[in-house]
Amino acid sequence: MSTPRHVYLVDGSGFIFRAFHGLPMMTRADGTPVNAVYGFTTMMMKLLNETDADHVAVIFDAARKTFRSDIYPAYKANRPPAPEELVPQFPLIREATRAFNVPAVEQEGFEADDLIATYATQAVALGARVTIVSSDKDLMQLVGDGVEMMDPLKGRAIAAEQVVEKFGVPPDKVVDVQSLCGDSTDNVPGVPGIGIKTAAQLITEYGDLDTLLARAAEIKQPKRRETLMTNADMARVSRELVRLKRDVPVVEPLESFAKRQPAPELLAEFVREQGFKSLSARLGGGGATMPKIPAPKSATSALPPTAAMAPAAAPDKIEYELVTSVASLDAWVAEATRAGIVAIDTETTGLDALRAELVGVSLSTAPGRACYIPVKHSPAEAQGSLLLSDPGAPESPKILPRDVVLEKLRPLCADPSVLKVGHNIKYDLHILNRAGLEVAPIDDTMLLSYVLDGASHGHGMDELAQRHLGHSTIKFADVCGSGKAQITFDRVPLDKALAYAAEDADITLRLHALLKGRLLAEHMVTVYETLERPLATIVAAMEREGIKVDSPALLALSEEFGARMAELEKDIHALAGHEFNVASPAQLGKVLFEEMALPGGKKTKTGQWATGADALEELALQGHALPARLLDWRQLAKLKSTYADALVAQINPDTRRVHTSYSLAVTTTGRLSSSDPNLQNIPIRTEEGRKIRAAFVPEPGNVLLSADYSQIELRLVAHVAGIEGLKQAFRDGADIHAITASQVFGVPIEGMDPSLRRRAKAINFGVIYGISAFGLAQQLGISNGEAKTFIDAYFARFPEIRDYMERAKQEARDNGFVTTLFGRKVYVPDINAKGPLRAFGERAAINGPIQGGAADIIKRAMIRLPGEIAAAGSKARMLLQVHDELVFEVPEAEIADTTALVKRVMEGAAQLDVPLVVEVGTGASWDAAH
DNA sequence: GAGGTCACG
DNA sequence: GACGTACGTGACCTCG
Repeated sequence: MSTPRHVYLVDGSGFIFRAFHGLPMMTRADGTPVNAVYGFTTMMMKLLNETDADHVAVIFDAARKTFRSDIYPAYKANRPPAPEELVPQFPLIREATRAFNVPAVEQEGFEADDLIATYATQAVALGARVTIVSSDKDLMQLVGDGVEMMDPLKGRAIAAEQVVEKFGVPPDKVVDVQSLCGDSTDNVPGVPGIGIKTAAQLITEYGDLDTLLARAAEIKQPKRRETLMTNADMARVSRELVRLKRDVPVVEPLESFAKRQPAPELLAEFVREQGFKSLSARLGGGGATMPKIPAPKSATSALPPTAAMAPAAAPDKIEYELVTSVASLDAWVAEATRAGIVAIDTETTGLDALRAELVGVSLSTAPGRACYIPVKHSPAEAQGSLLLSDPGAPESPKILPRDVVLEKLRPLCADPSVLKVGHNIKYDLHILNRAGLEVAPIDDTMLLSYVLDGASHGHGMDELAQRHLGHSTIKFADVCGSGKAQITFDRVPLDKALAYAAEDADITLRLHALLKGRLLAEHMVTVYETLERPLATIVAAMEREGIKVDSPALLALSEEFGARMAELEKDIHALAGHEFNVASPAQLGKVLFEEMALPGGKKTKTGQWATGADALEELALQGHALPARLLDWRQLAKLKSTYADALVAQINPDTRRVHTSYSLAVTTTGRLSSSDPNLQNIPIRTEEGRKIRAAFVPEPGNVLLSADYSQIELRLVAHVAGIEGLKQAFRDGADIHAITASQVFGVPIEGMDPSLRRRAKAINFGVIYGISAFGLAQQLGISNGEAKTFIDAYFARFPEIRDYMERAKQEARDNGFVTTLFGRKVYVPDINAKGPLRAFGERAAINGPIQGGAADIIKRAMIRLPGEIAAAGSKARMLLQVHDELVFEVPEAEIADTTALVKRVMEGAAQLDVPLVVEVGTGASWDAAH
């Protein structure tokens, strides 16, 4: 009998209920419902196939009556009886468990949760890891300390982080929170009026339930104080109900869960009896002829594979070294050079890569082997913690001087034969570049993950470590705290800093091995190598350039807008007959639709009065003064706070310019996004707004040059969908919307009614978005029927578009994603949903290759441009990207050459059946360059 | 922290 | 016949 190293405890009862409600109904030939049995069987097959567990058991509830009913008779008393179709499935699932040759465990008087808690506690005491296969929130109190949960239907790990997401507190405080907020499904009373949010806040503040109840009198909010004081006993009873029993006198010993040999005949027979044909084929058939197994749940089938249920083998040992001597640093550099690959991560004083200071660098050269090289830790803490942790240690280490470390790292970072792997390496590039180091070549695990799995999940390192390695990383908040009490990394004691920073490099290297390996198999090499990887360096350079804003002009605008807002506010209050907060949609709705009783008020989906621009415009059109004033006020408020004020505040004091941050791995379609500040939504559509844009200016002696793709998305539609009529129109180089109008409505272009062109333009946009009669009607202010007539006319004239839309939807349904011309995957998670979500999915599937293809094309141009500019001996610099536009700062003497160069490179970024056309303008401001 | 609103492509 | 819709983002404000 071996000691357990990894124990899987499957919450059988919990799984039954979730599978029953989550899976479509299916019945055996004899009419017995078996949907939960089917879900359970496929889950177990997958689990046993993929897990490295050496002990496995499925735990069930035995009976309804448990010790909890004695404490509180109402416990679980309002549970409805199990649905009729579920009842016969209970014994079948126990039978299935035996067919897998896995112990099915239950014990009279105890809930499955208590048995799980007990076995988990025993296993941890023996030094084993435990994975609880369940998504039941009542089990979350067990997470941590070697215990993890796994949501079997979503294939997602539930670690401390997910528990915090759910309860707002770490696992060890979950019981306290549940005691306060109660649970209506189980009839756990809790304290009335306190939900999870409040409970988490109280527990976080007071530490635990007992302290909170003891000090309840101190609570400021009078109502909350009173309920807590009167219901203290209810909270204590609730605690007894929710706290799991970890010392059940179990009958089945943990050792008996040791994984047994599978019994294929047994399983095959069971599966055949239930009529699971696909599973029978899978068990009987060879690999090549094996039919596709339908996944139990459509929503998850669209998601990419995950290793979460089968954590990759962790390294045998973890060796993290704190580097404080030149000799040791030399050894690490030599080791990395020999290895030809090194994961690198920088720790800094902040999130803003252009202001944060370098605190330390971590390197990893092999799984489990990493170091941390501090260069700026405040001496007091640095010594204190080491002395505390080991009073007998020799002299506290002296940190190597920053310059020494940088000089030692310089050749490694620049060595063309050593691959530097980072996670979101753009950040580290900024830090190291600012320290004077060049870094090449690079790989980025965040971008690898994005290319492989799209936006189907996040790409943060913590999430990837959990998902792919089954590893819970040390969280930044664990070492630095959070909120007001957060400290900067240079104040973290060195031992903690080592554990955190070295782990990051270690995980990065391990993720790299895993993800890079998937690239080829999943046909994503080209997208990664030709688009995303080279872009990281390019975008870093753009961010670092920043752009100059005319702050006196913005300050003046802020004043002007503020003054006009004050005037408008006075008018609005007078019109309303009293003062109110004009920025509050709730108060405004009341004024308009209740006090003034204006007609046509609609509610939003949450029951508030809708006061959006379209609603106010409608009212203004009827001659009401207040809505008209309010529209003006809103426009000014937006311009003032989001642009005039925020931009000035974002000026970097060192460079006197604003530096946006582009995210390379967030959008579903492959576009970039921009934040802090967002420079991709600077106003342009109104005259007032353009005053903001006019405050983006070049340095003296330069101009701003703006180059934008003309109609790139519609050109992609023409190309991708193979629409001959549209292609020809583009080749002819004429006004595309006018031509569309002419062809759809059958009128000559000469002397065309402008409203026809406007309608054609809206239809063209609609096509890009996955047209619907409703959407088009909304956009044009016409009836659904009329819109449908237009669409039919369009389809009749350009029939290929219909085929394209069907193809896109089918591709999405089959694969869970659509692809762009350049092979990027755009995931469409809701495409197989049942309700209205599917319609969204379908439109997203249609739009994906278009928006994503355009994103690919401009990325190709961006990657080529800086090199071409440099090769031309030009001093022009690429500053901004706004989806179909690039903005450059160009010396006046180079305007003509740069215009030609940019146009040539952008137009040549892809070869389509239609020409790509780029329009270039220059001027003394971004506004003037258009 | 969610919802409403609005800036952009 | 009803439902509830244009695709993709990020920032600011209010309010419970």
